[in-house]
Amino acid sequence: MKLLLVEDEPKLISFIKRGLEENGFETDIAYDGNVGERLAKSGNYNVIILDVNLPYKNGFEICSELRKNNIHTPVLMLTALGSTEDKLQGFDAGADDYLIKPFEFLELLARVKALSKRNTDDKTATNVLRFADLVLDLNTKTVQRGGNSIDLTAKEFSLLEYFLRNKKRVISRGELADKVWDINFDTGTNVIDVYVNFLRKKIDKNFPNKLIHTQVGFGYILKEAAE
Amino acid sequence: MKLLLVEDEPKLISFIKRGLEENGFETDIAYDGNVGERLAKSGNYNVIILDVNLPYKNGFEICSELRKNNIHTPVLMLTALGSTEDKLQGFDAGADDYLIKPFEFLELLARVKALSKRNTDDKTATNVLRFADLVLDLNTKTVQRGGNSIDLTAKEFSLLEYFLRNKKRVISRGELADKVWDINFDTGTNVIDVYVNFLRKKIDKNFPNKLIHTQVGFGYILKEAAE
DNA sequence: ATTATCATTAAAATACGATTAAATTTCAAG
DNA sequence: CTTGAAATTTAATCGTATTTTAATGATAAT
Repeated sequence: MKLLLVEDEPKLISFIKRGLEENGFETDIAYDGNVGERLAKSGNYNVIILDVNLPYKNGFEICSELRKNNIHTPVLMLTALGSTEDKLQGFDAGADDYLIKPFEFLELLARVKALSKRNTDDKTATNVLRFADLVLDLNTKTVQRGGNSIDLTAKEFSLLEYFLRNKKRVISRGELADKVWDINFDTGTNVIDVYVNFLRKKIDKNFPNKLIHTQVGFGYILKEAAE
Repeated sequence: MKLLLVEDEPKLISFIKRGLEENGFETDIAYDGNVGERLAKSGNYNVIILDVNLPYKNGFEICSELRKNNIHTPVLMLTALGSTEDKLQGFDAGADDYLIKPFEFLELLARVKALSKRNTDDKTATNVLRFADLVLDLNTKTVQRGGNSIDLTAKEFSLLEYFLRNKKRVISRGELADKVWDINFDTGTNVIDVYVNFLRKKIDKNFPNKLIHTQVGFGYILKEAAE
């Protein structure tokens, strides 16, 4: 876990750096806006802590510049400017959080952790997809509806997974063929229809409110009620 | 973009809900901890705003419970408790941000936007064409006029879609044949006339101001009033 | 008034989707 | 390596909704 701290007050730097490193964050320092921006653009950090008042280039400018360059590293703005307008300016520049000096170190730490959490477990992604009373667990490859566990085959499972990742949107047979079956030319097959039928038997048949609906001429949609 | 607001103070609710909806966030409300947790577990929200003091179950508990269930929806904690320990407790429970009451609405909005920024997949994003009080949703393949939903067949839908994409312009039968029916030679058909008639029955018949007008000798046009 | 253009309706043709059964493939156990 | 069960795919049938055709009535243009 690597952080970048862009700050020019030596006392604050050592205070923050020590605290963060005690908590397992490797911390690089930039003492001015130019160096800060250059380092930030490397894209090697999990979180960037950005002071607003900096030599050469202020925190707002740096942050906008990063977003413009498609660097989406979470940014925590740090400043003595506490008015709502100042905060809004920070968020407008693309910051993810905004903390007013003076602050307690533990709050800074908590906010940094919250920010770093995202782009780590974002990648490992959510392991559980839900819709209504339907639960699909990607880790255990199990599915439940309303507490009852349901046995699905591999294809049925990926089909349902695709439905859950695209809920409330009509999905064409062509899209399913492509994304779930890897068929990208038109074979005259009806596997999809057959599998939707399999899924319905297992997921909808014994429940009053159906989840898989067909939109004649377009495809299928996962949603709660019929229009 | 869909939000869940779990809060029990009616005045605060209406204040927040109105503000958020003015900014394009569809907002569901839960008035107590139990309902809030159940809704939150559906996984259907982009951001959850969670008050701490709630009937039945407090915000900290709800948040921990969500994380335990692998629901990683960003949570913004909202409370009058402003001590650092309280904030830490919130972050420990898995919150992503923590805002102290009273707050300025614009700051809440900025923080909600920052949180929602993450998990926006463009596929589920609303994708609608509008004209007058007519709404055509390309994701759900549904159509509404003045709040009443209207059932269209696939051909009717594509025809209306073409009208909406070319509103206020006269469209010839030849163009419709080509673009909506893929007929590019002259079969002596009158399908187009028949389908315009179908559409009119469904979208214009029960409404005083007609939208589909015929330009004799040229074709059809989608516009508000007759010349 | 006459003709071309458009609206409307009903009937015919077709396409679409649900369902079932049978054929094929996959894969693990013997 | 064989065998057999489970999973996947193909194929065929059936009912229904959709699409198209075709014929007649209405409206607008010349």
